[in-house]
Amino acid sequence: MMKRATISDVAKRVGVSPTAVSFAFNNPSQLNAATVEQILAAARELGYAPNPHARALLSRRTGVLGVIVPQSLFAIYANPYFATFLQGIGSLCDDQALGLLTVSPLEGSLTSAIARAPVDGFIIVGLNENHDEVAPLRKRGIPVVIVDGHAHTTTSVNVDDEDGAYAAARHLLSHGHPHLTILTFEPVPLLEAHKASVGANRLQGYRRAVQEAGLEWAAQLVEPSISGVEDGEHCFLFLWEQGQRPTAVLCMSDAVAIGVVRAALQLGLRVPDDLEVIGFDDIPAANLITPSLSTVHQPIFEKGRTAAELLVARLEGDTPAETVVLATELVLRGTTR
Amino acid sequence: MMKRATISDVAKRVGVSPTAVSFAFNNPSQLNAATVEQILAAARELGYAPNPHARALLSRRTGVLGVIVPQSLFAIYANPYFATFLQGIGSLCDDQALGLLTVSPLEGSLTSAIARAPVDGFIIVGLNENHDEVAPLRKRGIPVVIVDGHAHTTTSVNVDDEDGAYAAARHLLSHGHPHLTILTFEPVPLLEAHKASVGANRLQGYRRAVQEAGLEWAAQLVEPSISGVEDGEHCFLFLWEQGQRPTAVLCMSDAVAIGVVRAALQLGLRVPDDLEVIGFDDIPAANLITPSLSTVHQPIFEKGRTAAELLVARLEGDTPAETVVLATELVLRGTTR
DNA sequence: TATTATCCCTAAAAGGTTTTACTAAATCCC
DNA sequence: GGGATTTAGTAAAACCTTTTAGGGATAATA
Repeated sequence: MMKRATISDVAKRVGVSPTAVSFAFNNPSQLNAATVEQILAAARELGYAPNPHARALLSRRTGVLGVIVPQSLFAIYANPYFATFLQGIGSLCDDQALGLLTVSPLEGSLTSAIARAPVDGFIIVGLNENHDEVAPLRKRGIPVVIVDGHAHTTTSVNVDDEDGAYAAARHLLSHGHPHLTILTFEPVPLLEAHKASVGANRLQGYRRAVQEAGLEWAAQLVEPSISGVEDGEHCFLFLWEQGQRPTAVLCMSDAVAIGVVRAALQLGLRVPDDLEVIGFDDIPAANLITPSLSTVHQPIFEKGRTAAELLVARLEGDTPAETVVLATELVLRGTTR
Repeated sequence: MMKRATISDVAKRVGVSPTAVSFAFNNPSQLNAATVEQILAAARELGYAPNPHARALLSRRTGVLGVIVPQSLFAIYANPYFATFLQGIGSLCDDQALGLLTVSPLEGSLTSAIARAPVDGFIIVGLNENHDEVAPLRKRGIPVVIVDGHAHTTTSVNVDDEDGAYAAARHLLSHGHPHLTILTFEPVPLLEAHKASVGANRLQGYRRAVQEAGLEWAAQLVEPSISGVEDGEHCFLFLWEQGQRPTAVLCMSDAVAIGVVRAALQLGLRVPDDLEVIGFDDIPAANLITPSLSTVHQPIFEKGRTAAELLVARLEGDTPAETVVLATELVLRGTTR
């Protein structure tokens, strides 16, 4: 394998100093136009381009934004939520000519994933600022924006999860259901332990609506699901087998909700007449299925775009930490009456 | 902004040489266990982690795979085809603990995007090996795998587009349609100019089937669309307004096909009784809409995974160039009789 | 006791660029 | 024609790490 040409190779070829070559690329006005042309020609001929690592070492800039989600890349790219989120980040990267690096913390620790990534700053999704592995980041000078997680010394972008959940639950309760079935990300005690997580906030919203309606927030109202269409499907079928006959289901994600609808149709239920379902997120597929899914809309694209904007701002100047909370909105479609 | 701690800071703190600190991180067996512990403690305290740029400069390894598609990041992440493709690449990155960098060549040239990206190798989608901007890459030592493009000195991964298109056209023709309407990516002459592009190959497949059936390959059989659901929808509505009454439509992408189906239903046509439609790619949404979309399945995930595997192989050893062609398969669902 | 091996650690080079400070020559101005 | 300015280019430091070769103890062996 031929060794890659360096700046000195080009310099030698033309008979100038490496400095001149550097100037030809970055600051041509410092040089005679003819010399610049000569240097560029030689560079082309040798297939030379400045080594990005050397450049980054010096300039502390790579032109890359890092995104960290505590999931495998496989899972991230399979998830329509992240597709839209990354689209938001991507749109800003387009504007600013930045690259977008996704790195998974799973193989090996988060810390090592972060340490190795050649990026200018990180967008961290779903972890709180004080997370054991996030905190060290800030000790080094790396700018961080937290998304879907709690922070008060760092910039964060969140969505009003509690409010959205509250609206959804309230709406279903107004239809007079004797009780609600709530499908969560994880078992409720675990969820409540993760203080201020997305799941905990949504649960809190549901709860508030239930209690306001004068109903009892009993444990049996809630069933843990996980995520993914299949999980939702299996979960509902399981409940049915157990003899439960839900009339209203709240899901913490659209994927799960879509699974529930699918299972219900499979069982011969009419949606929304026999069963009402409300999801969360409003992913594109929510509007593609029949009946179309009622859900809590959150501005996923804007969330990504905003996070990227704030990160870039931090990169450029030393902007103060900001706390952004975007609104959610209940969108009623075909799975509610 | 506090300056980031360097290896010397840690060394000074503990009273050892920088070498010792490096060993503590990369080769602890060279050091007394107690010393290692001391160094690691000091590093933690100072928030030190090795500078990835310096490390990359020396080791020529960043642990990042680059993906280049001649589209904006916005467009890439909006495209379900790429979602699945990136999932394939991502699954390998998970296994190998690599990062995945998407970089858009649009703002500024492809060349500069490539030059700046801190990656170990590139997967380049939709460009031929001899493309003006791809060729220089190979002059420098950077490993490249071409996907959906022609190559003979570099490793490439393709799909049998012509064969898939042929099968789709043949199937529709067997139903006795007087003629087919073909929606292409771009105007046909342009498409044919791009020798050996995905579009050209698919067109050639359609053409072969038409000619084999003894029909005339007339220009009016073909209508340029672009991509995206809306494009397909508008295109079909436009044809209808023009007085055309297609009975069978072949689309070069599922998105366009979904748009066509949507437009047809809107016009009161029965699908597949009044109109048959076959798409291309078999994206997940193809199976979500009603009626479900008949399409040419291509192994998108495997294509990504395979490209990544081959790239990693090139990175490790100097493996010879390979040419992989994956099979396509006609999948008949609800939009064909 | 002399030699060899082992252990723990260090000095220095290498990796490829950008940037600052500076020089030498040419041009300008009155 | 002498000082000031501009032009065109260079030398050397800085960026931060890893790796190679080796040094000085101490322990093991003959």
